[in-house]
Amino acid sequence: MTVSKTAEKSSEKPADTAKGRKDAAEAQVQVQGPGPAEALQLGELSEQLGYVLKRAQLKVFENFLRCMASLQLTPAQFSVLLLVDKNPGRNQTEIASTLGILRPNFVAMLDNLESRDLCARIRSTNDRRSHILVLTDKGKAVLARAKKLVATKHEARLNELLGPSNREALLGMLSKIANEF
Amino acid sequence: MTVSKTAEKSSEKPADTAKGRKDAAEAQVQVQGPGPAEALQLGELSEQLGYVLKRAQLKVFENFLRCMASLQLTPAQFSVLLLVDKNPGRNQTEIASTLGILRPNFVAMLDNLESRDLCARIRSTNDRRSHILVLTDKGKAVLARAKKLVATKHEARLNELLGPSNREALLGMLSKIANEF
DNA sequence: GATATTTGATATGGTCCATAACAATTATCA
DNA sequence: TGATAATTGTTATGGACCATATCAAATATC
Repeated sequence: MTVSKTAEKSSEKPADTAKGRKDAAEAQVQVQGPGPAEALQLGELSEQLGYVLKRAQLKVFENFLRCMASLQLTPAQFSVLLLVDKNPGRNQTEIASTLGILRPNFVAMLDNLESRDLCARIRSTNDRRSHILVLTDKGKAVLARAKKLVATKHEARLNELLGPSNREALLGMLSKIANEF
Repeated sequence: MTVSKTAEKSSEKPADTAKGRKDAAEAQVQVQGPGPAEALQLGELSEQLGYVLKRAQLKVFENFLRCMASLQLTPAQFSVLLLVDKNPGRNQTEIASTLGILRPNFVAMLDNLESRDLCARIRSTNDRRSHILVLTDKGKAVLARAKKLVATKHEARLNELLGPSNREALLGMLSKIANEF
């Protein structure tokens, strides 16, 4: 489905700014079109769930990043902090796998969070191979602020756009797809 | 939010296969947990729209690829074929930008489709800088087969899972997010 | 106690996304 | 008209994310 995340800087295109088709002598090929903007026809594309799903996901992530700009947290990082906080005493493999992150890719991510003093790896005494993950005090504080930002800026915007009951319904359907598809 | 696309090969994890905690002498730290699987607590994560949205999107794309395996079409490629078919006479910039693809990244994509004889670049006579995009006969045939596969295997599965009216509602809400968020 | 498994880690390659820059062509306008 | 600016497709390049193989240390298994 494509759909990049270009941050929508300008206006997505100059849009051909009505310059007339050459002169105006061959009014034959373009019997219909007057010539102004001419947006493309999406056709069946706007009915393709995958296409719309991807576009929506990009918009949501984009908004999430804006809301979290002050804390410098990506969606993935936020999910790690949330999960570590709710599941104390778990190791890297457990946290990573429930988030769908492969262990090798989780290493750099933790290096980042640890370097910012948001979480820490603690060598387990039971199994000295594994690292128990915990949030630092700063990590807990940042998570608390992040939750507030998400609730008041991010999710609130969605309630405003869809209404609370629709938002619930949307979440339910997406969960169903995520779990049973 | 994370959520990789590991194709769900095995079962996401061996899950700790109930081996008993060491011996069974320190039934004190683990007063509650008997010891079997112990799935992690998702907590607020399952209420985060971004998280659920991303997981659902990955599942949908994954299923799309399976349905299209015989045609070897990715979601992005399918969207290009659809858009070129519905909008004859458009150039690369126009097609790419409406799909959210940056022009530089669209080149390799077109090289691929053209090498498979699914579409062709035609030097425009009006503006010799631009390439008009068209589907070849093979491209049209493949697109037709792709549409059938999507309708009968992919989207049908969603109707089965959500019901037609819910599917419509879902699409509407996602469109709203994609366009107005 | 020998062998297999698990954990965190490194190296590596692939894909996708984003920016800068360029040649050819066209538009602008002094 | 002719100099300058803008546009189109393209290449090169770097970053982010994803996936696999492999390793040493530690543990489990038999």
